[in-house]
Amino acid sequence: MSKYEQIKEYIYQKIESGEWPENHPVSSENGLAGQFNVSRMTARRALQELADEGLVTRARGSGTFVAPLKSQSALLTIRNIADEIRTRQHQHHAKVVLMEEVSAPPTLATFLHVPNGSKVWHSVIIHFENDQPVQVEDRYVNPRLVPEYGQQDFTACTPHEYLCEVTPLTEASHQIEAVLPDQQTMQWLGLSEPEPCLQINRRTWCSDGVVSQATLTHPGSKYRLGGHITFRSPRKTKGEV
Amino acid sequence: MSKYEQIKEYIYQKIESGEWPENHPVSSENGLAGQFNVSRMTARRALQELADEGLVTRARGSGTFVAPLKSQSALLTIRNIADEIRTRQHQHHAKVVLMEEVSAPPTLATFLHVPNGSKVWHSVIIHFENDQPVQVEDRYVNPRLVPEYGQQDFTACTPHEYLCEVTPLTEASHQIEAVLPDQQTMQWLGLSEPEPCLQINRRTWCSDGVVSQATLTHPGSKYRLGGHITFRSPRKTKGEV
DNA sequence: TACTTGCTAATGTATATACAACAAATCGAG
DNA sequence: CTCGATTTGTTGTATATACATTAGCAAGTA
Repeated sequence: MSKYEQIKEYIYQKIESGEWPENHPVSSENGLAGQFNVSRMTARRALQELADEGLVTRARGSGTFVAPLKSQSALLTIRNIADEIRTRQHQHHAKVVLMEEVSAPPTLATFLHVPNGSKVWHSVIIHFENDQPVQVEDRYVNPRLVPEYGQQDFTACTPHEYLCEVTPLTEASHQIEAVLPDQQTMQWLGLSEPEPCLQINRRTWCSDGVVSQATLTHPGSKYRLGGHITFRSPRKTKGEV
Repeated sequence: MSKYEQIKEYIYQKIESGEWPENHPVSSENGLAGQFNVSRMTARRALQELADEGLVTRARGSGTFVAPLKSQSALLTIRNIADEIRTRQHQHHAKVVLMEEVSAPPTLATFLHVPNGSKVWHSVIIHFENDQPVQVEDRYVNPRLVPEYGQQDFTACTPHEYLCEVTPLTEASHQIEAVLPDQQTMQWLGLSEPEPCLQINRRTWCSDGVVSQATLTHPGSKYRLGGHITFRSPRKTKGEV
C-alpha cells in the first residue's frame, strides 16, 4: 500500500472506531509528515482525499477536523427503466401510444421556459417488463433544444437515453409522490381497479435550458423504486471505487 | 481563478460543448503543461480532479480520455424528515405512540440478522408538520448494537438522528413504493378515507451489521419526495461544492 | 506467423521548496 | 483591562525533480 493510503487508513480507522468524534482535530499536514516520516505533500494528499470524500473538513489557517456526520441526507440512485429491467434478466419493450406536437398550456410553458402557446413535443410511451406494463412515460420536450425528437424510434432506445445522447444533460429534479391514476393511465397500465401508483415527476436540464418534463407513473403492485446508499465514500482498499 | 481551475474549465468546456465526444483523447499532462505554460504537476491536478469528478478516465501508460456519459443513473437525496420540515420554516414535532421490546418474527429476524425469536426494539412514531401528521415511522432496532434505544426521548431528536450519533452508520438501502395504508396507519395519519401513501422501507447498517429497519409511510396528498440532481459533479466555479 | 524484447510516452508516487492567504494566539500600548 | 498590531501555525497554490509502473508500438527472432 502506498504511503498516502496508509495515512488515510490510519485516519479512517480513528474516525470509524469513534476514537475521534465529530470536530475532533486531525494532525496538521506537517504533523502527519513528521509522524509518518513523509513529505508534507504526501500527508497533504491523504488529508485532501479524505476531505474530498467528506470525512474531514479543512480550513485554511485553522486546521483539519473530523467532519460532522451527514445524518440529514442520503442518496438514492434512480436508474433508467430499461436498464433496470434488463439487469433483472427480464425483457423490456416499449410502445409509443402518442407522439404529437401541441401548443404548450401556460403551466407547461412556464416549466419548460418556452413562450406561452408555443409548440412542444408531447409523447406517451408505455414500458413493459415481460409483457406486463410497468411504466407510463408522459413527456414534453423543448423543440428548440431537441428539434428531431418527433422523428425518433423510441421502441429501440428510451427517450431518456436519446436525450442524453443529443444534449449533454447536466441536471434534473425529481418529485416522487403516491397518487391514484386517472382513467386513461389505468387503461394504459392495464388496471381494472384503481390502485396506488408511484409517480415520478422529472425535469431535465442541459446547459442551454430546460430540455424536458416527464411524468412517470408506475403501478404500486408491480413496481418499487430501490436504491443502495453509502453515507460516506467507501474506502478504496481493494483498488475499486 | 487559479491556473489548475483554468485548465479544468478549458477541458470542461470542450466536453460540454460536444467538441470532444466520448473516448476522445485529452492532452497528456506534459502536453497541457506546455499549452498552458505551467508545470506538469499543475496540469496533473486539473486532470486528476476531472477524473475524480468522473468526466475523464485515466490509464497509466495510455493517456486520459473523455469518460462515457452515465445516462443510466441519477442520484436522489433523501433527507431527514425533521430537517426537511424545518427548512420549510414549518414546525415539526413527534409523538411516540409505541415503544416496546418484542420477539422478532422470522422475516424480521432475517432482515436484522438476529437469531429467530430474539428480542428487538420496536417503536412507532408519528411526525407532524404544523400539527398535521405527515409520517408514520415504524421501526425495529437491533438491541445488540443499540441497547439503550428504548430509553431515549424521541420527541426531542428523531430516531435516525439518534442512531447516527450512537453508531457510525455506513450504509442504507431504500425501497419506495405506493401502497394503501392499513386501518391502524390511517388512524395514525388522521385519514378518514383510504388514499395512496408513499412508503419508504429503509434498512441501515453500521460496520458491525444491520442496525435498524424502518417503514416510513406518508400520505400522498400531503407529502412528496423531492430531490435535485446533477449528472456530473458541478464545476466548482464560485468556490462552493 | 507467433512470440519476445526493448523503447517511448503516459500516468502514479514521492520529495523538496517557495510563497500566498488566512485564523488564532500572543504581545504591547493605551 | 481592552483594542490593535504582530507573530505563529495551517492550509492553498505552484514549481521542479526523480523514479516507478504500465500500455502501446516497433523491431527482431524463432
